[in-house]
Amino acid sequence: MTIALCDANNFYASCERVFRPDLASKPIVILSNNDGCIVARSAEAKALGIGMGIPVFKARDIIQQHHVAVFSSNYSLYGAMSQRLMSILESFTPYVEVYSIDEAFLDLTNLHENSSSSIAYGQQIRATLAQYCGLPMSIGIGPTKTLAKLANHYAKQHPEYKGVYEVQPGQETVLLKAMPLGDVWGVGRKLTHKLQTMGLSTAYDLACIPPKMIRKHFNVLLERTVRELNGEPCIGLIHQVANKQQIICSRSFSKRVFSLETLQEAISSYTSRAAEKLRSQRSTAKTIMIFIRTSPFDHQGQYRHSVFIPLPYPTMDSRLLVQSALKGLKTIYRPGFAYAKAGVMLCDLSDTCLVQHDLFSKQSDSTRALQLMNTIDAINNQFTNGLFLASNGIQQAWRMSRSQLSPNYLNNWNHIKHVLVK
DNA sequence: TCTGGGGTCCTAGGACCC
DNA sequence: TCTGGGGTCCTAGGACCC
Repeated sequence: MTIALCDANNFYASCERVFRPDLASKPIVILSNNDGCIVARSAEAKALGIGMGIPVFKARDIIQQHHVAVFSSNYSLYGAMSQRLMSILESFTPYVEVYSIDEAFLDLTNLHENSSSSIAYGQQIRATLAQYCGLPMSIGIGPTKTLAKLANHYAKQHPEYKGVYEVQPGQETVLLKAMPLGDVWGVGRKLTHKLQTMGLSTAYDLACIPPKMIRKHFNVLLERTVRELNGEPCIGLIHQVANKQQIICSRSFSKRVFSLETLQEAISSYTSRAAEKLRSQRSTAKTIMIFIRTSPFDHQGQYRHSVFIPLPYPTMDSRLLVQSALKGLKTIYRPGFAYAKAGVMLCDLSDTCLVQHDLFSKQSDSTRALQLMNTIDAINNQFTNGLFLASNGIQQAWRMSRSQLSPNYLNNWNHIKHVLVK
């Protein structure tokens, strides 16, 4: 097998830069929702020592001193850029697994035969993406997904490979010895620590442990990782995008929330949003979970609670979902706390066509509900916030803030509006 | 002053069955 | 009074990923 992992460099920062050529080679950071933490940095920002995931106020001085460009995260822009990126990758091979917003695995087995080598093919992919998307990419190639991932890391660390690095089968040792444990896909913080206490430090050390021993002392996941590091494919490419098994919508508030009424607005909005996602994959939910919590950083009283609410029957109807969610909220709400965050999770999802109807419910009710919901979704696809339930509230003072938001250059109407206003 | 959001998979342990 | 062996299903929690 020949697997390539294509990964955009500093994806969010690169997306912003595509539309702001004046920021070429300038430091850029992207903030999380609510402008809280730094979630992406351009190479220049990394070089200034700005850490990943730190709260933005801790980097305030560096940002001001070095005139770092700061953006709120603009997910509709990044999503649109991601779609373009993926469709270009799909023009190279039908065997693409979209792994995240900026990453995809490509199965190049047999495909690069026309090209002189995998590396040349990778360079071709890279040049095409740069030309049509303006995005810098790194590509790692290897006999397994785990090795392709590691090769990608290596390509990023070593500019001399010009963005494409391949591990030849049987030649893994050089790469493995150069990579620390924690850089291995599937080895997170906890595992790294545990393995280090056993005296391991590089990917090579891990690869040398017999898989059966790993299975005995850890689990099947790490066993697969070890086998993959040794060139034995254990994790296949996933071609078809499966429906989600759970759908979450949760947000921190822009300021602390105290009243039940405000929490009701938030829960109602989040449930509506989750229900939209549910319908877009044509599923129904049988259970809804809601949670509310204070901030762990506050010194006042702490409170966090959640509740699962079984629904009378599987549904995609926002009205029923919101009704149930609000009922659940009343059971867990306690006055006197400064709430920082709330969220909703839809669980026990199944396909709409497989729904087992209640013996006493009328089929026509659910058909009418589906039609109503589809109509609302169609309108909202054209007009953001076109139609919504009154329980979502109008002012929504609690809604997250995104003060440094760039325009959505790829959404025509919003962009035109932006230009007109200017 | 200010600290993100959305997912998947596996395992252990309990309840229950024959 | 004593009580075996094998299995499934569900859930909570932990670890990982981006």
